[in-house]
Amino acid sequence: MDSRYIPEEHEAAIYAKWEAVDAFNPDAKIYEKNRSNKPFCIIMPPPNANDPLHVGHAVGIAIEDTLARFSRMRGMDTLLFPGTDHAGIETQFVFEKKLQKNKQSRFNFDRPTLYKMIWDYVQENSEMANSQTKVLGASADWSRFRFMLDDSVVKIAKETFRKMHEDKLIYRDIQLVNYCTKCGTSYSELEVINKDQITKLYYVRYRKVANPDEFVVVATTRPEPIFADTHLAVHPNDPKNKNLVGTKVLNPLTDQPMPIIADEFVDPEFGTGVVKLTPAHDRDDFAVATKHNLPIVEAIDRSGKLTAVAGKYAGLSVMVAREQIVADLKEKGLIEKIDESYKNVIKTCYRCGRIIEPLPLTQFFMAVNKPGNSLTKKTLAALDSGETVVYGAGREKILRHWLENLRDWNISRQIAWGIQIPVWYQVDGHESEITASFLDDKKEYKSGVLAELLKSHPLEEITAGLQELSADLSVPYSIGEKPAGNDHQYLPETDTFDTWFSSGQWPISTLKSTEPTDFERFYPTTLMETGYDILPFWVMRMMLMGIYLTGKSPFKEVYLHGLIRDAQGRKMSKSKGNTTNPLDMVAKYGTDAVRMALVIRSTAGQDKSVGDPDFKAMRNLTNKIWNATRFVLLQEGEEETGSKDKEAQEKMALIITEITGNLDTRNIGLAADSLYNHFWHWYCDDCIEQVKSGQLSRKNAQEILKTFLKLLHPFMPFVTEACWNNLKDSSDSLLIAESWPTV
RNA sequence: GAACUCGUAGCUCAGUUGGUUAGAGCGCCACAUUGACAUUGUGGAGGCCAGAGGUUCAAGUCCUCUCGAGUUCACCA
Repeated sequence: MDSRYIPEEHEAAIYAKWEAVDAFNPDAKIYEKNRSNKPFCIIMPPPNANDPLHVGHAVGIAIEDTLARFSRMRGMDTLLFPGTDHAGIETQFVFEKKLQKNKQSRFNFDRPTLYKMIWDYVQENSEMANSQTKVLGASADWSRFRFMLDDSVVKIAKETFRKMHEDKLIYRDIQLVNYCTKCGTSYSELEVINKDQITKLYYVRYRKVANPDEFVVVATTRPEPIFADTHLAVHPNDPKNKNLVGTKVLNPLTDQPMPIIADEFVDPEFGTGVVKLTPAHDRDDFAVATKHNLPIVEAIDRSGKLTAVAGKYAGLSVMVAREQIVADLKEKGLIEKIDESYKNVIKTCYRCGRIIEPLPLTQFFMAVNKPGNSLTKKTLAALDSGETVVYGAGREKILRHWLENLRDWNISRQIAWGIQIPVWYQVDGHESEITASFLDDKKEYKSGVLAELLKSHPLEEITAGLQELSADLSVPYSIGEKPAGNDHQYLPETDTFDTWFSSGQWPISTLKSTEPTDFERFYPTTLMETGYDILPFWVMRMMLMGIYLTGKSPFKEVYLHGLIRDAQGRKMSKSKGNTTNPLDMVAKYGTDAVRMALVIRSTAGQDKSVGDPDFKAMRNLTNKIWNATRFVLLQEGEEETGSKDKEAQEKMALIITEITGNLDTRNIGLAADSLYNHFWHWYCDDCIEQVKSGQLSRKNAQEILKTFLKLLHPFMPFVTEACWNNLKDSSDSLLIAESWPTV
């Protein structure tokens, strides 16, 4: 043995050796002797197929693999299930940037072509995440690997949609959705970030019809859609304003009469106690309009510009229009005052940071709190009963808070890269209720109402080049494959599922699409390990959908790891330039050191700082393990008993109990810390010295070392396997398949 | 505005159901070492565990309050 442990001389070869004996497969031959027939399954969070792994993935993999190896050694049928995600919006966004460089955009391509292009692009890098996962030592069963857009997975997602639709848990409706005009898609409430801002509050005068010299004053932050407003509202019991109810004012831009109605949603204390109603662009107003059956006039379109109803302002972007409209109102003397420092909250896009525009769109929604079949209530019940327990520094309460306040989930996205919603709209008889955009056979972009488009283009041409389709709520549709065997004509839905709709089914769509018995054997899975930042996005959705589909929560435990911060405790970010690339650290210090550095003294749900000294310290530990092994091997022929043997064995028994207990209770960071201390400061500092002085027998020292290698193996799989290779009794013995020490 | 988390050695953090002199890494000081390992060893300095009250035989650990830091949600015209 060399006097130093050199990771790159061992790691790849050891991983290959494990793969050669199928060691990551729960049914591998090497486990035949040591099996409890108890399942242990972790579905690994699928990284984006075309992105390199970052340090967050590395912690996750370290924790997942540690628990998997621990369970495997205890004789459980252990399945660590790998996969990758298509990451719809993120991936399409990156791809569109690439198109931009070539002066192209997604509007230059019909959907199948665009989809194919992104597919190919994703394939270019798709092996990277997998090979990096292997470098990090994950004992994942690659024979079961699944990609989110594999046919088998897509099929299950579509079937879930059909089933939920049948159960009325998915419905089509027109609602105000969060729309990002830059990204060109709607989002769920989770993708929206509220930001404080200082803005102007305009006090606008509306002339009374009865007496045009008198005004009703309305405070608003958004004067630009005024021309589309048809009503004002006051609180029915507001003594100051209730006598206005039933009277009319003139729209300051269009001079059309506007009735004043009463509704309790109005806060008499705010502004003047009178509000204008803009149903198409404000959630409260939309609700009031629905209740009072008021017209919903769209003033802003999906590109963020004012619509044709804006007259001379049509085509202006919101902010430009606002300035002009305010200027015009001022000129007419219809601005009473402007509060320049009004504090309010603006909704912004989580991805591009632009202001989110609430727009009325007809989309698919998941009812999460349907009376009599409430998915959120069932999920809360699973938490109450302990069917699923959460490790993560109080974050179960955050999950509960989400579940208690969750609104119906908008699952439609206006992007191409994803699973197309399996819906077909009946065209014939509804030509005027459908608008479409497409590339004609000369690759020219056309859009409009279908009835008009059909005058110059056959339906086949539109179908072939279809980009986007929007059907009114009144258009009948069918779900599944394109309907055949009738005389109707159909066009497909062009929206795709929210990425999280398919990843929300991941524990099921993985296990149901591999070995026939996998689902029965491994569902519910044992543990879900992921960062706390995607608790509502992913963990919550997996629980909602898993409970819907199977009646059981998809995992018994949730382990949430914290963010990895830099050595000074700052958040890592590319702009700060303080990111740590885990693969660079592996190249420098070896996989075992990186894994241990990320895990040691970590606590579920708590952020952790890691810097170069930490990796270095753990690299030193790998070397220490290596050299302790070397020492023991150099002691051949020493006496077989020592006065301290019994004491050492007793101490070792305590250590086994302690480490096993820590891992059982998922105190992984603590287990790693104590192992470090026991190994270094007891075994190396004391025991080895006792061997030198003859108080501890060589034989005993070797047994204790072997036990330490077993205990350390889940954390540091490579160096321990390499040392085991030098100490083992039989030639085909692998540490990965050894039994966990018991007392 | 609400919820959650945190405040322990110079720095970054552990301390599992309350239980002997509060730990680790890095840093600092002194010394040692040609034989497992300098990616080392021995010894040392450095902590009224944010503050105040309370429960208890016993509190870094449980409860209340105060102060400070961070995160998330909500804040409507």
